[in-house]
Amino acid sequence: MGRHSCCVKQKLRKGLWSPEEDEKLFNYITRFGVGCWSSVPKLAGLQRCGKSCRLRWINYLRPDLKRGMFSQQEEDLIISLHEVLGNRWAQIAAQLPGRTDNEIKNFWNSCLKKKLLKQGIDPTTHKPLTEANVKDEKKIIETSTMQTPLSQGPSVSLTFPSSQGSAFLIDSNYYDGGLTEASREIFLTKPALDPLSFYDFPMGVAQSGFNLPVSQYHTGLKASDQNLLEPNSSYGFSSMPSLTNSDHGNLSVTEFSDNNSASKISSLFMNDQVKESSSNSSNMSTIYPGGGCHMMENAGFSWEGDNKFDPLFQFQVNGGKSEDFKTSSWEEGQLQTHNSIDFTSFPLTSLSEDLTGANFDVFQHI
DNA sequence: AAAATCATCAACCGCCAGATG
DNA sequence: CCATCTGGCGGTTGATGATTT
Repeated sequence: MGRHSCCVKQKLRKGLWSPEEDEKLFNYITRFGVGCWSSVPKLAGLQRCGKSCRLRWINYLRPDLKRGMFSQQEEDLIISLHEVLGNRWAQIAAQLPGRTDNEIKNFWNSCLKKKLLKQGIDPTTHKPLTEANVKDEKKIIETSTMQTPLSQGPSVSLTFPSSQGSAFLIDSNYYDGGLTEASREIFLTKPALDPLSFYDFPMGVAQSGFNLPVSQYHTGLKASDQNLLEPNSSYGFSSMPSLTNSDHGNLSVTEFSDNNSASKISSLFMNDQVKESSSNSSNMSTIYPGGGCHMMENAGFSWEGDNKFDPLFQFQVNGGKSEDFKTSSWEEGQLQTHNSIDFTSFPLTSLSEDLTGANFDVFQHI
């Protein structure tokens, strides 16, 4: 099988996404939600295939993504889950709030695998390496550049406190590679993609609305930089509490900047409910160093300031550089929602209040 | 300082399964 | 049923920046 037909028919762009493309896709999805990916490029004015758009959204643009280094808990969880699930990255990602399968897969291949090998644990079987294996793996370990060997602990054992399995209790015993049979069963019988199963809807929202924690996230940063982006950091991720469909008119602020083609994007969703209920989040209209932006009615971009602190800002909108939206999809009458977003169609993975809650800190420092 | 090597990760590729006509 | 389309997934690649030689 060759490339998807959608990619063959037209000459479509490949490679890294430009900030402009990100802007288009982000604006489109935040306005109309995810429907048919194959039609997204056309409607959003992109020269990409639907698959590419989907991937970009899921792995990068999605507002609920958490960025930055994996915490020790996450790391332990991944190892434990991998023992049970193997390379089912999507299922593993479903247990880690704000993390994508791609991200976890990369983390595993570039880091965790080596750590386990260094511990003498076969990353495939999660059992101690046999003599023969040790011989084979020794070379890998020797060539590994991991500076700090994984300590004997802590690692995790998992328990499932509720029938929904909506949370994990993580004990910090050393990693023995073991899960209970019951735990195993739950993982193995859990649907591969259950994006909402770990999401706790507030009362009354589950039916008609949708909570959308929103992250401010950055890329193009190396691990050392990403300390700045840890949830509790002053520059860390931010999340927004409830956003209901009925309030989507009061959306949104987004920022895109480019760092050698690796875009940085911050996004912010807001509604009256948020303004009233979250004092921590009530003064969030400006969140970027060097470039002020303000809340807009009916979504879209708004920029102020000269971005002098970030020369990489390239999504200058000039009071709304979204001409594409005006001339393409909006007017075609193919779309029903203009002021509302179908957040229910956001391919959110699991979201945990525990982890995202800390993200509110950012707003206190702005 | 330059070249070589390594690590990271965004994005693509190919396959599969389910939906649809 | 069969063919086609589409979304989703895991494996892999290639670009880039960092580090080492």
